Amino acid sequence: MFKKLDPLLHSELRLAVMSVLLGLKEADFNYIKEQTQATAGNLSVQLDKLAQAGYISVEKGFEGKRPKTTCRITPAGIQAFENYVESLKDYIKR
Amino acid sequence: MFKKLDPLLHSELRLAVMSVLLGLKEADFNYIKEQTQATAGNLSVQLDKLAQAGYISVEKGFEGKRPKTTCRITPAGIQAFENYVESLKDYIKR
DNA sequence: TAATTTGGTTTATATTATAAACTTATTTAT
DNA sequence: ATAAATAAGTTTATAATATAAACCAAATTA
Repeated sequence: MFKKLDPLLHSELRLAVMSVLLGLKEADFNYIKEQTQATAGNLSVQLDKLAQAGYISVEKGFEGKRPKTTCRITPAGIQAFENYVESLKDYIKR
Repeated sequence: MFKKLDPLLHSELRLAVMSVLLGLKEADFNYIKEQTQATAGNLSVQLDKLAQAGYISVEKGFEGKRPKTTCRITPAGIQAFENYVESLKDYIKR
């Protein structure tokens, strides 16, 4: 009846992160932070979890002398997101 | 950008409960338990939270000699559910 | 009358989410 | 030159949540 919701995606911030990344080829830490209105600490933790799950890739580099963290959604991430949305329909369809 | 998701509804079990109740005039504890595949303890706790929030009403009565808990969604609950679904669209629309 | 079932509630634990505090390096101002 | 402020995150501590296990009372069945 009700499909299980992927707990990694059923989180307000992580879902917002995935939503931001879906629309884009890549996005850096601060852009995601602005779009999601997250605190840096919270975002850092949640990006780690998404990366651990293989839903995003995180690349740490530099822009000039400043560190720059760039994130991309992976094919597995896209698939997981689609599954999540599909599962959600059980809950919200009328 | 991303609307805040009502934390009372952004919970797998509570959302499933609301989803069940939306389709029905009323439902008793065990029916909801079956539909959602929840344990009794978990369901009891989550029904309390929904009732505290005024999203459902819970009526404890008897059927014959056996206790029977009947739940109904309230107008506030319907409104909250609709708001939640509307907010979700920010996150899942492509 | 002892064991089992029904219909739950309460309590304890594990997991999560989140913010606050901290770190390291870079600019900017004095 | 050096002190203060800013940038870009990470780590750690705390609060909130979800969940199952343990429990309880009444009714039914063996």
